[in-house]
Amino acid sequence: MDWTPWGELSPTFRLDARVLRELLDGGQAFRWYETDGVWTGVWDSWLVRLRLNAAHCLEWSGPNDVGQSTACALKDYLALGEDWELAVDNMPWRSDPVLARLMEQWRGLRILRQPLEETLLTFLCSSTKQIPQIKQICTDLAQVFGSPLHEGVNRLPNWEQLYAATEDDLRACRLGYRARYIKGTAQHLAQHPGWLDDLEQLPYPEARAKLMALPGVGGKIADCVLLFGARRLEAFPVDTWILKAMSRQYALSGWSHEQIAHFGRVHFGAGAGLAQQYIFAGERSR
DNA sequence: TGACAGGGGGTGT
DNA sequence: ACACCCCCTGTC
Repeated sequence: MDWTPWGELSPTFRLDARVLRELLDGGQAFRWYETDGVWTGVWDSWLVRLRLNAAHCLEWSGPNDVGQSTACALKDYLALGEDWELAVDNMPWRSDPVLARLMEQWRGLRILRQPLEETLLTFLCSSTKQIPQIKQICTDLAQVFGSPLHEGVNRLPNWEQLYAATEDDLRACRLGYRARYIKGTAQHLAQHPGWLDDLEQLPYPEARAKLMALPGVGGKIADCVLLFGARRLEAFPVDTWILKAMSRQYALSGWSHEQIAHFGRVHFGAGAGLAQQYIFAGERSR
């Protein structure tokens, strides 16, 4: 594989290695792997390498044959154009010392802008799975059903390709009972072309309910898809980590997932999903 | 070393 | 509340 020379991505986006790991491999995306400080990742039709330089800025390198276009795609993926300082400042850190401390500890953490259909797929694979297992499933799915990208690297299959797969072939990718959900969702999407198109325009409750109509998508996965795949920062996914963290830090023991999700959206407001990412990072590193 | 519980970042009934 | 399916882990 021929790679472009390393180039600096943005002089203003600084973060340390610990935050970079959390950003790329902390449960938002599942196709990033690190070797000797170099992260290699795939999303959509993009393949890229990332590393941190001495000034804590990101450097990138992509396949030579697509030239500089990788940098544009990467800036969008990492949401460099978004005003994160404003989003972060709008969170209620002034009255919430728990949040204020986490924001200090995970400076630079943000929400990736991932393709919607891919995000739906990866989070459909995620239930009762840990990150390494989800990554393995994604690798399998790409290898078996996805289209080739660059020498031995495939992109994730689209829903048409998944629809063409048999449930048994899906099961062979370690999906277990999730294979049925993926097959069902693929069927639904095949029967309703453009079904996901209005998702980003829909008010949050409607968008969430719409996703939950898909087999295998409950409240948590719907929120992950909206937050990571549809740029809906008000979505507040509640998994067992968030449940544990919120119960302890906000004295909400005994509250249900849905109750905590509602609390999160009310307490943290428009940037609830971003707050969730900080709480998640903090809980995971305990 | 091999077998065998136990359990997991969730959803559906 | 419990099954669902697979994989990983810890234990004997």
